[in-house]
Amino acid sequence: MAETTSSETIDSTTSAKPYHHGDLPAALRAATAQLVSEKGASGFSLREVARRAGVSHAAPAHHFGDARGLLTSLAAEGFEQLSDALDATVDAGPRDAASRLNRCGKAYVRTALRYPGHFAVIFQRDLIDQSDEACLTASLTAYGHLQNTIEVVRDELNPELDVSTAATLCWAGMQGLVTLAPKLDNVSEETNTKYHSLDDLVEAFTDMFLNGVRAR
Amino acid sequence: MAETTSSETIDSTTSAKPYHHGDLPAALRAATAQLVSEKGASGFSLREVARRAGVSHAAPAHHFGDARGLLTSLAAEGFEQLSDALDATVDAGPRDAASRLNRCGKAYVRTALRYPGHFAVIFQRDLIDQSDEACLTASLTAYGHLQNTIEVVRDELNPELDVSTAATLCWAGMQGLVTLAPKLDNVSEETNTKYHSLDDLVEAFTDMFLNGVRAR
DNA sequence: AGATGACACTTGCCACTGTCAAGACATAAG
DNA sequence: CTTATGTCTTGACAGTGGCAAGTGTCATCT
Repeated sequence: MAETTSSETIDSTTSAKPYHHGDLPAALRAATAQLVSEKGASGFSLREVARRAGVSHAAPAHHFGDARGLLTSLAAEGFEQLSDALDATVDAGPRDAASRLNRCGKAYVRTALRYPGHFAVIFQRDLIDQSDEACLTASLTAYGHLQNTIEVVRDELNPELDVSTAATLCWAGMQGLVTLAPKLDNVSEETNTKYHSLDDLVEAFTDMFLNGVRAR
Repeated sequence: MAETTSSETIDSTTSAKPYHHGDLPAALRAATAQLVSEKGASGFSLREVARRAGVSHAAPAHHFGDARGLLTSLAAEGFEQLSDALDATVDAGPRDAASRLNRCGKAYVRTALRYPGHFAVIFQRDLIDQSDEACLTASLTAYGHLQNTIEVVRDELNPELDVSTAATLCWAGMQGLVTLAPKLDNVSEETNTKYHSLDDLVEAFTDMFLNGVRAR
């Protein structure tokens, strides 16, 4: 459900190709993602984005209203990418709860690392419009995929499991790891403790999680 | 170790009271924390902070160099507040692992909610200077307190436990919950699922964590 | 006491930013 | 060809961060 990337705008059936630029909204999102991944959300600038897309400084406003509108659209795209990645894990290996959850976790951090510009923005309440329909539904869809996996965990390991709580904890764990990851590199150097790869930490988390929720 | 708040600057022995303003750096941090908690990190403005502190727009630069310097100092203060809060949990109740970890978690989210301006900044790599000594050591001190608690968990529940990994997972879980919290309110409304208080989620997390790391 | 110097701030400036209003321009419809 | 609509440009404005230079204030030395 995330086919708004710039590479797919040639499709002649669905995309009624706009007037001047091929697909300026997508190009602006791409430029924004690039810029934010380079300089962080604070280094973002509407004019710089316009410059990179080769349009005038006020062009973005026509499609997104203001800076918040553009970043909100980027966040929605981020949730869609996450959604797609989580969805793809379902049939990508063994169906048992442990394997599925593990694939979900890996998919989460991998998506976050692959789209740093998007993930630098999705949970920043002050940057995006919370009431935006597209962003909200995209996030709920992604959450739904995670919830489905947790339901498998419930069915297999503990019928008493509160799925919504468990799913929230799981999401929090993944997002927390992604948030802490850059800091960890720093700390590892400083304390000479062994470096933990993000994938290893995800594995440790899902193992702990599965043991933790298992009926005893 | 976090006595740099504006209320404690009357101490005549330690603080060699500066010339004009009582303690401008602290006042600027306070104004920044206030402003960021109101409008988010993106609404922060060096000039607005200066205005609120009643000084000229270039005054902050003299103490903090640039905007990043001020935010870095705020982050350091945030880590110190977290550090103090975690440290205070040690003797605040039963010494068993479960109680201690639970208190740690509660202290984490409570500190985050109490100092939203600080916590909106501490893990934003693009906003703060990663190489800053004060900020780095403050974060390591806070991490140390958490690690101590995890060592108790190890001693009590599982001698094989990898403390540094477990501590990281725990920190990630707490920070993830804090990050997701505002979003959860939103989602709860939308999906009509029951609302989870942050404290309940912390409790659920620590329970799961303890079960998950327990030797079997 | 007066001079010297270090520190704490202010003032003024520049390039840059987001947003708004108005205009230009290309395409589609009649 | 005319009209209309949606896309983008141009120009302007207030606000921003950072720099350079100036002003004021206090501490110390002779």
